Amino acid sequence: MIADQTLDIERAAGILKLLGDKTRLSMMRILSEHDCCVCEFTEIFQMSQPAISQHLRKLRDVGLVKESRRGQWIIYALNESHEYYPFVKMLLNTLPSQEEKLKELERQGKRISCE
Amino acid sequence: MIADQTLDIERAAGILKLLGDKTRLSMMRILSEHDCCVCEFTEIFQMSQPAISQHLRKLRDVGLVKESRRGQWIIYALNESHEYYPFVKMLLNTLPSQEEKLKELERQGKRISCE
DNA sequence: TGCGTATATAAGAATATACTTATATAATGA
DNA sequence: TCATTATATAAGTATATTCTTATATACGCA
Repeated sequence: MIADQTLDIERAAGILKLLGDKTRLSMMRILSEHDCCVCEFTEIFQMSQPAISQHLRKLRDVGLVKESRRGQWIIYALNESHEYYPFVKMLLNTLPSQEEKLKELERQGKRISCE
Repeated sequence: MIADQTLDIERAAGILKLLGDKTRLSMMRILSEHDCCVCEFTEIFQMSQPAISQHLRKLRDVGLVKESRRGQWIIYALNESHEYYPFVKMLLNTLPSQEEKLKELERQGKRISCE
């Protein structure tokens, strides 16, 4: 049996709805370049920690990102084994690099996890 | 000056939010194969006419689709000159063909506009 | 053990979204 | 001209979304 290259419309819509928020979409683009922890996102987006955690939870609930603990920090990363990962990755690749935001954190000495 | 291939994250998020609804995403996929009028969509989705019109209005407001009148009917089509059309088209191409839905309409003698 | 830091979760409020019903507009055809 | 059909728009409602604030949990370290 040959796998269908196409995606279920309803599930694809669910993914796109999640990505259709500028904070989450930026998070995903950042994660497509580097793993990150929650406190870095709060710095980058200048948003409250609960707000950031709640966005990450939504992404995690559908399996688009995964988490792992490193000491006090929870490191988030794209889940490359998600069924729709190739689709999501292709999509993220059309967006501008967010490297500058991470570089800025480094200059401020606020970079934690990602190397 | 060479055009940047990447998209503004905020605008991209706006597009993805619109596509992140299964009705609108299906509509866009259908339009990527054939132009369609409102009454065909109401048949396909078994939704009220105002509900369909309101979805189409959102897509039109950001310029993803365009309309033209043919007699009583308003024909909707993808707007191929939209700045993000290549992005949207690529995305729609990953979704399964909706040809069957239109064929079914034809069998029922409810196909109007599209050839 | 107790404190500080990082994170998650819960509850509540403001706003956005997607329908509904009612009505308006435009074209067709008798 | 009038009735019918196709479509758009407005107003209202139910639900979803995205914050906020308050609190709980987990780890590291003195």
